[in-house]
Amino acid sequence: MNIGQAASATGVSAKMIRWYEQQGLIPQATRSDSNYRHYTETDLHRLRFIRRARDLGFSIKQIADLLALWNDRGRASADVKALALAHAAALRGRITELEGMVTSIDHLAENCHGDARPDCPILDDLSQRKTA
Amino acid sequence: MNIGQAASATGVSAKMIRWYEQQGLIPQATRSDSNYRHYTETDLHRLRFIRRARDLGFSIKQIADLLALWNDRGRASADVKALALAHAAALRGRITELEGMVTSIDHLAENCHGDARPDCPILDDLSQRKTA
DNA sequence: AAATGGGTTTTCCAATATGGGAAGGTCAAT
DNA sequence: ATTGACCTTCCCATATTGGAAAACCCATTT
Repeated sequence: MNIGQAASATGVSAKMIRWYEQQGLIPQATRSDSNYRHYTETDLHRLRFIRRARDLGFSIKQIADLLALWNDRGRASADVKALALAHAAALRGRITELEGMVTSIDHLAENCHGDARPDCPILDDLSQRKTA
Repeated sequence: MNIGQAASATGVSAKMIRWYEQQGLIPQATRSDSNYRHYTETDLHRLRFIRRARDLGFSIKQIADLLALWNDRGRASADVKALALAHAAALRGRITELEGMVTSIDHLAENCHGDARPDCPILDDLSQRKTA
């Protein structure tokens, strides 16, 4: 199976497949006589794993770790769980940050009449506010 | 005032000041005979504006728009408000995405006993789950 | 066999914003 | 004059994805 077929079978673009290979996330694909990459069901399985982990927001580095654990028959589930929970915590931190931004912006927008007049508290605030 | 002083006075690193200049966010700084960039209070004001907008998660492009509105004495506050609210909406969308990820991860982790045994629903799920 | 169209190959460039570091010029103080 | 702190430009790196160009391969159709 060529890269294009592997791409549509897994939902990972051909571009990304090459990129993951270059990053060492997947082994170097075997090549045909004409240098085309060739994929097996095992490869597809791995690609789907990567895709799902990406959907959950794991970074390339984290996915590499997860893949290593996945392939380690003797791994401790605690290791996987710790990785997953650490990631969830990081996501929560990011959410809190974004929520703070939204709150600030909403507050500013509330006080902006939003009509044709040029007076605008949003810009006034950005230009001289002391606290974030 | 040199770039280092401008940096500490505004909280924008010298590196970023040069970057913003290159991106056209701030005008090209006047230079001394020895080619050092030179900043005035007006420049600092603009840099602080940029810094605060960045704290609120606005992109370079959005900040460029905000700066244009800031400098347009006849702008309509509705334009500013629309830009701010669109950004807040985008942030909310991102938050929702991240929350979905956290929920999924937490759910997976809950079912992982997290001890020394290798059995782990997290990896099992990543390797064959159908829905995100 | 030759041509044609579509898939693949590699490589380079783009975007997000920020930091690190090298190599070399400048300034102020000793 | 030397030293140390600061400035300059340029390249690299982060993480991820897309785009484009130029060349090559394959299968199908003249």
